[in-house]
Amino acid sequence: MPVHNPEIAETFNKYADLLEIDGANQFRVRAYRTAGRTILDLSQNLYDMVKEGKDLSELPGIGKDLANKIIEMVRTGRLSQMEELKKTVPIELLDMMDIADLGPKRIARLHQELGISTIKELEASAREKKIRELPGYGEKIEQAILDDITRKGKARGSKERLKLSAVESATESLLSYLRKIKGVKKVTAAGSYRRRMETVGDVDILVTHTGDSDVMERFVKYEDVDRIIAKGETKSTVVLRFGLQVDLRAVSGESYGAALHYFTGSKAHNIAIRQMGVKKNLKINEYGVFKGKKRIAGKTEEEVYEQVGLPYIEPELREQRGEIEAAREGRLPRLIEIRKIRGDLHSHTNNTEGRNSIEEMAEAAQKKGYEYLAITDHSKRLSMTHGLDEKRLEEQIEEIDRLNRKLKDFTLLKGIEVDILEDGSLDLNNSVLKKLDLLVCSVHHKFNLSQKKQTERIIRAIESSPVFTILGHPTGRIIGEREPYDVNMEQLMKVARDRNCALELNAQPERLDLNDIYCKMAKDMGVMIVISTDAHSTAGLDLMRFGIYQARRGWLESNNVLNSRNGKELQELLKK
DNA sequence: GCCGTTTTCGGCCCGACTGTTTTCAGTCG
Repeated sequence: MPVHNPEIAETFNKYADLLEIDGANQFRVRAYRTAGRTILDLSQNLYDMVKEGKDLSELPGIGKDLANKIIEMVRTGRLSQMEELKKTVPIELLDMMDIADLGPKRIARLHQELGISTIKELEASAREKKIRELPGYGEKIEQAILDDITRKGKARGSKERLKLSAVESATESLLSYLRKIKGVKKVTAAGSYRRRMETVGDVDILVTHTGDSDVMERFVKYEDVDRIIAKGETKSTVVLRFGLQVDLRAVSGESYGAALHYFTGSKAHNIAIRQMGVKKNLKINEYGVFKGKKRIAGKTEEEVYEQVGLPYIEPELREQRGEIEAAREGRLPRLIEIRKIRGDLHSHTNNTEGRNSIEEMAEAAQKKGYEYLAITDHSKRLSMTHGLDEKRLEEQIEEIDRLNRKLKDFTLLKGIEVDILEDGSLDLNNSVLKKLDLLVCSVHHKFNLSQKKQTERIIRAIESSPVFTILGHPTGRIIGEREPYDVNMEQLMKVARDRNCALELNAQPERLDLNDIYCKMAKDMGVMIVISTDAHSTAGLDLMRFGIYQARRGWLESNNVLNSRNGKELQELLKK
C-alpha cells in the first residue's frame, strides 16, 4: 500500500515535536515542520514522484537530507531515524503537547525530573501535588494541567477545527455585539476565518477604538463566553460555549493595516513577507513597518505590501503557495466573485431526496438573479433517496419541458446525478440519458477501491457518457468524517480536459470538494470547474458562497468557472 | 536542516500574556 503525502507530513511533524522535546536546535526543528507544510500543499503524490525519479530537493524547504528521508518512507513505510529517537524520547510524550500550557520544554522537564511519560502519569503527579515542586512550575500551572485533562476527558477532540459554516453565525453575532460598544471604531475578523479556510481552529478579531472604551471588559463578558483564558490591555482570549476559541486584539488606527495583515496570516505568508522586509532593512510587526525606530507604514494592508514592493494580495491567496512570486511578477489572479455566478448546475427536488418541487426550485433560483438551474436528482441505485429509474426520469423530462414553456428569461436544464457503478458504467440507459442537457456523474459507493481501479472506473464513466458531463464531488471526502477516495487526480484531469468534461466544486460546507489545491491544479491544467450547491431545498441554493470561498482559495477566475457563463454561452458549450 | 539580489557559512520572524520570578522562561499564535 503506497504511503500518502499526509502520512509523510505527519511523520515529519511528529519527528519535529520529538526533536523539540529532546532539546534539538530550533531551526532544525523548524526545517521538519516547513517540509511537512510543503508536502501537505503538494498536488502531486510523493509516491509517484519518487517512482518517476523526480528530484524532490527542488521542492521548497526540502534539501538533500529530507529528500532522502522521503524516499526512505516511500520505499519502506517508515523513518529509521524516528525509531532511533523514540528510544530516548517516548512517543507518548507527544500526547501531552495537546495539554494547555504544556510545550516541549515543560514536557521534557516533567519527563526527566518526575519520570512522567503518559497523560495518566501526569494526572497522578498533579493530584499528588508533585508538579508544583519543580522549579518554574507552581500551583496555577499544576491546576491548569488538571483542568485541561479533565476537560479533554469529557469532550475528546474538542480542539478539533470547526467547519467554516459552523462558526460563521457565532462569529458574525459577536462582531455585531462588539460594533455596538461605545468607542469602538473598526471590527474585523482576521485569521483563517478571513482567509475563508474550509475549517477554522479559532477566530481572531481585530478592533480599533478610542482609548477610553471598555471593549476588553465587555468582550470577556459577552453572553456566549464559557471561560476566559487571558485578558490584557491589547489582547484577550476566551472560549465560547460550543468550544470555539476567540482572540480579540485592540490596536491603534495607525497600526490597523499592519495588524490586519499580521493576524490574517497565514503564518507562512507572514514569515515570507517579513523576510522580504528584513532584506530591505525593514522590521515588520503588527504595529507597522519600521525603518529603525521610525514607523513608515501600517495604516492599511496596501501600505505594508507596498513597502516590500508588492501589490495587494487577497486574503484567500495568502498561503505561501506561490502568491508572493505571482504578485512580484504581476500575475495575480482576478479572483471570482459571487455576483459572476449565473446559475446552478446541481440540485435536487422532492422527486427524490429534496424538499421542494421543481417549480419552487426554479422560482428560488430566478429570485437569486440566475438565468438557469439544472435539475439533477439521484438515479435509481440510490434507493434510499428514491432515486429515479428510466421511466420516472422520462416523466421528469416532460415536466421540465412543460415548465420551460411557461418560464420567462430563465431555463431549467434537464440533468441527473447519475451513479457511477463499480465497473465505471452509468446507472441508467443511454437511450434516456442522451435526452438530457447534462449529467452530473458521481461515486456514491465502493470508496475503497485501489487507486488504479478507482481512477479507471471514473475515466470510463466520463468516456461513456452520451452528453455533457460534470464529475460530481470528485474525491468524495466529507470534512472531518470521510477521507477522499484514492484517485490519480492528474490522470483524471487530463481525461477531463481532453473530453470537455467539467469537474465540480461542490459548495456543501462539509464537502467543498474539489479542495483549494485541486482547484488550482485544474486551473493550471486547463480543466473547467463548475461551482454547484447540490441544493436539497430552495434554501440550499444559498450555499453558493462557500463554493466561491473555496474557488478563490484555489486561484479561480470567472473564466475558469463554467456557471459564470450566461445562459446562451452555456447552452452552446453543452452542445459541444 | 535549509538556503543564498550582501552569503556555500552563518544566519534563520515577531510580540503579548501568564506564572513564577525579581528580570525571565515558556507557551501561544
